[in-house]
Amino acid sequence: MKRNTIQKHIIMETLREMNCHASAGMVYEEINRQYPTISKATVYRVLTEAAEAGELLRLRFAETDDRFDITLPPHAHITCRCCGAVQDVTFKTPWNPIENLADNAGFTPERYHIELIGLCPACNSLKKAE
Amino acid sequence: MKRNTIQKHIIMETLREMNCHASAGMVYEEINRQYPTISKATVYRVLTEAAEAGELLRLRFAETDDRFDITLPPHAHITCRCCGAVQDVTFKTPWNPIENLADNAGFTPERYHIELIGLCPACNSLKKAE
DNA sequence: TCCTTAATAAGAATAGTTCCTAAATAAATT
DNA sequence: AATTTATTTAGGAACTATTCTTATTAAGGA
Repeated sequence: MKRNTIQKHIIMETLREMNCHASAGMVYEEINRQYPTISKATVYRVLTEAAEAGELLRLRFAETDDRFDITLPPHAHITCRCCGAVQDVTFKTPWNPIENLADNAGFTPERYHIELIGLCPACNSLKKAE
Repeated sequence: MKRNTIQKHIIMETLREMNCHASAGMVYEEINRQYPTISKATVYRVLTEAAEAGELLRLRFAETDDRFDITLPPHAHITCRCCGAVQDVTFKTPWNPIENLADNAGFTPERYHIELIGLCPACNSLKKAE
């Protein structure tokens, strides 16, 4: 049976407080400040299991580590190619690539991810300063 | 000055013969059979440099390792969540997420990647067999 | 052919993540 | 409340993909 442990509670609360798009490593570092006895393996395992149980979303980005997200409905993201920052983005007209497939190469599509890559405001101004 | 080495020639030819979407590790393994003296570091470095020089495309997928692709124009892909196979896909109506952005969260978009995730035909039939 | 310098082979190092095992602990049972 | 049991944990080892280091090799111009 599934158990409610203090560790899991702290991990989920920390992810919530960090307000999204955190990687397992980021969550671990944040937790480690306040609760140095919670192990890295526990953070990775709890986040992975919660994602498998559908309690949160595991986002696998191209330019950076896996991120965990408590906002469940699928949404598009933009990542900074420089610092790895992640933000949600929305479109003027919604578009579903699965419904628009002309050729699926024999694959069975299940989900999709639209990812934009660019520069975040901070990295953008750093680049201008160079 | 840039030099033309046998190693680079073999690496690029192997990638071409493998007919796309190979990871650096896959290219290394393929080369290692015929030319066991070519080192792993050389394969990784040559592919990375060729991508930086625009000679090929480095695709960074969510569900699998980085892949290198000699087909240059941007195109959408579908990856198998089970075995990591990659295929190109096309859409009935083309759609550019950058032009359709309603909110860019302060980011400067540069490029995008549309990725579908699902099952390849082989993994699909394996699943049915279970 | 000789010389300069970039590219190489081999393996060590790194980073992010997962695995392993004894010990701790939560829930169920008494 | 005490006992039982099965899951979860901490801590570190192990693993994997990739990059770095350094002595050696070889490309291409003179």
